[in-house]
Amino acid sequence: MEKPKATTYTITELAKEFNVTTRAIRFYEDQGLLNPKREGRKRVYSRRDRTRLKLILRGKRLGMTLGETRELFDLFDTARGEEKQLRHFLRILAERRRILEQQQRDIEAVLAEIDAAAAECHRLLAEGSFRKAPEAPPESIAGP
Amino acid sequence: MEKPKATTYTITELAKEFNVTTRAIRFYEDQGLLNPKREGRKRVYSRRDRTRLKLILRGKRLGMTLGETRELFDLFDTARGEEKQLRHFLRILAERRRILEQQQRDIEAVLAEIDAAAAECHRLLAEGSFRKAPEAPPESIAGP
DNA sequence: CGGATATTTTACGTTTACGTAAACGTGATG
DNA sequence: CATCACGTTTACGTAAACGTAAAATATCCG
Repeated sequence: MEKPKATTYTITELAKEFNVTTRAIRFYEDQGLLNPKREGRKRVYSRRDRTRLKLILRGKRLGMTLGETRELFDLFDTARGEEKQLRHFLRILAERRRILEQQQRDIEAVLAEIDAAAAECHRLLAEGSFRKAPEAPPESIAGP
Repeated sequence: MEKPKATTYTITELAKEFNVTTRAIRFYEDQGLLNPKREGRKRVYSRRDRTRLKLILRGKRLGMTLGETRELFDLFDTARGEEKQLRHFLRILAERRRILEQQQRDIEAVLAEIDAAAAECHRLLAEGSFRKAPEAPPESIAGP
């Protein structure tokens, strides 16, 4: 029998690929977010582990705590079984969706402000005279 | 002469409006993000302060640190003057924009996964049989 | 006027998410 | 065989963002 070709990764491989430290990866394991197999003492990461790491980091970029990410992982693993669990999972998913949609709105708002500020910068640069103060729109950061 | 009707806020008013603690608001001041005037010892917040608070909280929802927000505030306040400052400001703005766009992509990805998970939940619930395991798509969280 | 209520300063405590050694295997390699 | 290069556990340290409690005003209200 041939061993089924299982794609695995070492900790440093993952660390390099995702540009995090091995310390961080071990920490995620400590927090119950990953659990790689072992070959002797060495950690061996599966494709699933890799995917989870990707999700952890994506969550982080969105300001999620490791605890929140873990909750989602756990629910994902255990939710199918009882109806109650499924409904609970759905509630959590809906809540997360609400947060994400709020973030979308926040991003739109910040992008608009960035654009305005950048435009003003370019105007000042083009103009060459570094003296004139911009009239501040009511809701601007540069208010009264 | 009439006093110009200056809209001001107490700390608790702001705290209630934005659903944060007064402690948090004072902390933001400590970190140089706000500086309300004083009437005696009491803090008096202007509309500008209120706007800044709003921006602080928006930044927080997007995972920005107070330090990052402060940097933007400071640049916004001081950038117009020298060309070098303006260009530096533009760099920071571009960088922030990059992060925001990455976040937009992240959000899209997570929303898609949430939708998939929710759909699966609904399918299981509709089906009524709480036993069948879902076949996991390659990049799913529920991989091998 | 005295108690309730709000505000202030000061200061120590807490959680999250790692960083930073130290001290120890272990397999490959010149 | 000694020395890397990589991996492991254990443990203490740290920055961020407040929480929480204490003690001191200040203000309002019946």
